[in-house]
Amino acid sequence: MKKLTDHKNIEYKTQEEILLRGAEAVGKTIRQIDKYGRVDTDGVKGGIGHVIEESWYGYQINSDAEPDFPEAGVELKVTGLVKDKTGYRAKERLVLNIINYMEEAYTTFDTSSFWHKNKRLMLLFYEYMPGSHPGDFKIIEKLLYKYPADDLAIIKDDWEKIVGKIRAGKAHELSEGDTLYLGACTKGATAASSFRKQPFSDILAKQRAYCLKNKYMTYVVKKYVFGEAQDEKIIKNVADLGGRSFESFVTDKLAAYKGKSVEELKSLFQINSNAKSLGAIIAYKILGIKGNKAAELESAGVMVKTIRVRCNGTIKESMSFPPFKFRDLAAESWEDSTFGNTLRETRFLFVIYRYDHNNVLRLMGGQFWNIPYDDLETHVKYMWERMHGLVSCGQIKLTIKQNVVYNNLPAKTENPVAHVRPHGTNRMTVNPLPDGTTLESTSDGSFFWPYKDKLTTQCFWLNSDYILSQLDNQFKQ
DNA sequence: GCATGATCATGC
DNA sequence: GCATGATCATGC
Repeated sequence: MKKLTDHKNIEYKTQEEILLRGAEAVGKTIRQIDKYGRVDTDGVKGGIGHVIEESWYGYQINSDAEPDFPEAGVELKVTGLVKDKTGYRAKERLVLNIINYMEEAYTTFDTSSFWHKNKRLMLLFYEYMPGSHPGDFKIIEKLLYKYPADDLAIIKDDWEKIVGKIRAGKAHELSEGDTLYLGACTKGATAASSFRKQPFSDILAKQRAYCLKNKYMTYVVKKYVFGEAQDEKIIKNVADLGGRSFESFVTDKLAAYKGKSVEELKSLFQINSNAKSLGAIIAYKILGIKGNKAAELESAGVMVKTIRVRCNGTIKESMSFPPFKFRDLAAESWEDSTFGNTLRETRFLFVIYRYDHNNVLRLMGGQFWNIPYDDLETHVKYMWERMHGLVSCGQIKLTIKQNVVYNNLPAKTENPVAHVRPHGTNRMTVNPLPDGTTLESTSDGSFFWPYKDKLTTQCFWLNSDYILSQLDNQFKQ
């Protein structure tokens, strides 16, 4: 490890000086800032950050445990924003320091490497332009960031969860979806060198770094940089938590209405809707939210999913995800796939209802969940690769019997975790197949598929019996 | 009851 | 009319 004396950033001792210098960078392109021609030679990820460190704040690139400005206790981060129809959002998660499993297990939050290095962040945002050279990216905003108390409560929960897994000898099972705001994301290639030792297991664990998850960064940007209005909060005041974690607070609230029928809950909260999302609407009302969005769940990217358990204890319906376009899917690889990343990064809030013996649907409670690492990287990956193969110069076959169009896409019976099924307004909601993929159909004459290069829009599903296996015992019996 | 194809209800 | 979240319908 380099010594502190290797730092040359002694010019900026206070938060004010650091922020002032950052503000002067706003409006400049990376190439204008770059004194050493790094942006045109490096071309590597992180190159933009290096340019700012060297050429703008004038210190050597380092991998110290100390924050970049030790005297002010500030860490510098340069990160990308992208513009979409709702304004600017974070392009990526903000990757922080690598987690040394061997050491972090023995720290507390206050003595952790995360807190020591990332207590305060000097954020410089450039606008990412697809297809443009990084040298042409422009710094458009700055923010000296201190975590607000309510966010910090969740970040502490997250940290405890991450370190709890290390202490349980399960660092190899860490996943970004384990947590809400602060994540443990993989860092480095899949090479053997990116695996590390952990203190309470002989299993080597993937190298991971702390990160502020993408949705949380987007929330920070929208709220603190652009001053956009935020959704209603579940926790109006940190004291409301009463020492509980945010997740416990939420599941306790839902559990308080355990056994109430949907009809009772509708009248209790004066809900008129019969929408298919009624189960979720009720959950938001129980959590004290007037609309259908809660700030904490949005900024954590939590997906709220309703589950109905039958009175015999099984689940009828599998869980659907947004439809995909065949051409988009063909262009992806598993590691950067939309579905894989969704499951990798997302924490879910299951709202569980169950039919009683009189066929009355009653609330059972809530459960936070994310997919276990092995289920994702073995079973889901296998299913995804098969679907990917079909749209990458594969052969799709349709068999039409009695006006029903059967296909050869990954079926529920093939895989214990996930499958592919249609998802659209009807079967004529189609989207085009990539060139090279063939589509054949045979028919008994009841119906003829009218396209050679289009197929009913599909989505990925998590199997109903798999979801059941993931529920807490209290919901299974 | 399960597997799979097909479609609904709402909000924008 | 579509995106989203969810549920229906049918044959075996």
